[in-house]
Amino acid sequence: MGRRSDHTREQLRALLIAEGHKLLAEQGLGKFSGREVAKRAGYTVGTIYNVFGSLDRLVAAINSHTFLLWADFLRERLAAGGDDRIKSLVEGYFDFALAHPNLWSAIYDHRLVDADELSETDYSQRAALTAIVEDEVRAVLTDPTMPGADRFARSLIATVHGHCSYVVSGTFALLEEPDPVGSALARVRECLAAQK
Amino acid sequence: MGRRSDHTREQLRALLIAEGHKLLAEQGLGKFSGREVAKRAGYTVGTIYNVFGSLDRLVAAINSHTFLLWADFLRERLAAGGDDRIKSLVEGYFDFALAHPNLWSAIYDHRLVDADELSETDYSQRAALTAIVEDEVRAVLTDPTMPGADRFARSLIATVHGHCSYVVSGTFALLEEPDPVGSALARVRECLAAQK
DNA sequence: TTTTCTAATTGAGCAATGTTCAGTTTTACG
DNA sequence: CGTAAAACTGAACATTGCTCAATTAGAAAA
Repeated sequence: MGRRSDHTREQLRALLIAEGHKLLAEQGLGKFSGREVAKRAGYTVGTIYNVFGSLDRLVAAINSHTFLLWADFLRERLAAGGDDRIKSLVEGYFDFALAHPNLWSAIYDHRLVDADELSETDYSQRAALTAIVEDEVRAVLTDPTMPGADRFARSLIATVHGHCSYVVSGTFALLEEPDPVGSALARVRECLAAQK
Repeated sequence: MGRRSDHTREQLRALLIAEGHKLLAEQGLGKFSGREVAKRAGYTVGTIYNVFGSLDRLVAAINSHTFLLWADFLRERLAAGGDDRIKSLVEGYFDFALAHPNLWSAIYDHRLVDADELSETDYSQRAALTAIVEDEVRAVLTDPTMPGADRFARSLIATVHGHCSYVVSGTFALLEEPDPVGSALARVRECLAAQK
């Protein structure tokens, strides 16, 4: 009631994102509820609109946070994995999505009305993941200064994304694909080989 | 009121799918409303539950119908297009998605609780699209009897799907990718070339 | 023809949602 | 200490998915 000294603005922001993140992971975007997030954080609906302006922006912030975790996850996989770093990346992409299907799906299911729903912070948090892959792809190219190497890298991300998307949505299960990760990796290798 | 002789059960089914299809195309899955579909069809909420059992199954039926239109669209493109049939397919994939972004997104945003939400009809309507691509891919392979040609074809679909998904969701716009279709086609060509 | 039966259709009722905003409370500052 | 600004609440509103008793239209039986 009234202003709470329990949390600073930043702490409150972080708290709502954290609780929202948990709820999203548990229930998925479909059953995500602003009221429930507020309740779990010990506040009420209105506070979310105070802090984030709209529910959409809270979800955007939660998704950006997921990107951070995802990037960390990939970095760990790269560090722990062997010499085949491309393999580590592809498998890491899938493993994260399969470990947190609701969080992963929310990233792509959440349609932003405007591009300006995304803050500067959102942008940079999301770019980190792309940057990791770009570095690794460039390291594997015979000519790392190849023009359009970054575009090529993102095209490979899209390739893996498509396979992963089919797994999470159940499409591949329907088609009885036994090894989607292997397929994705095979495609990536073929495309990489073609650049040499 | 009471039983209406206006429509047989099948006509009513088709009518609700048709009106639902229009509404979905206009508003997207987020603002899709069973009440609104019923109203447009000249019925009320309850009727949807009578005919489809649940809203989810209506949406599933609408999405299956979208698959039919999509398959027709691809067949026309193949017929009208030139010798480069793979190009026709890739561009057709994107063009359909971009022409009907709400319908296309709904297919992948709609999560089925159980696999048995999908009827036998749903399955076959959805399989048509895959079959078209499988045929064309096999026709282009030097060895059309190559083991796993069907799995390979679906992997190519996933590849194109990933690129298309990034376009529709705005991810590629964010990354300032100037030619996503060209990228997708390039990847597909590289993978096809690798099979020879 | 009249009555009876059955299945289709309605719409009120319920719990829940996103969003707004007038009012209340707390804190910081003069 | 008093005042002004900022934070927080929660009632209000329109809307949603879903259920189910009541109603009604049409087919079958008398």
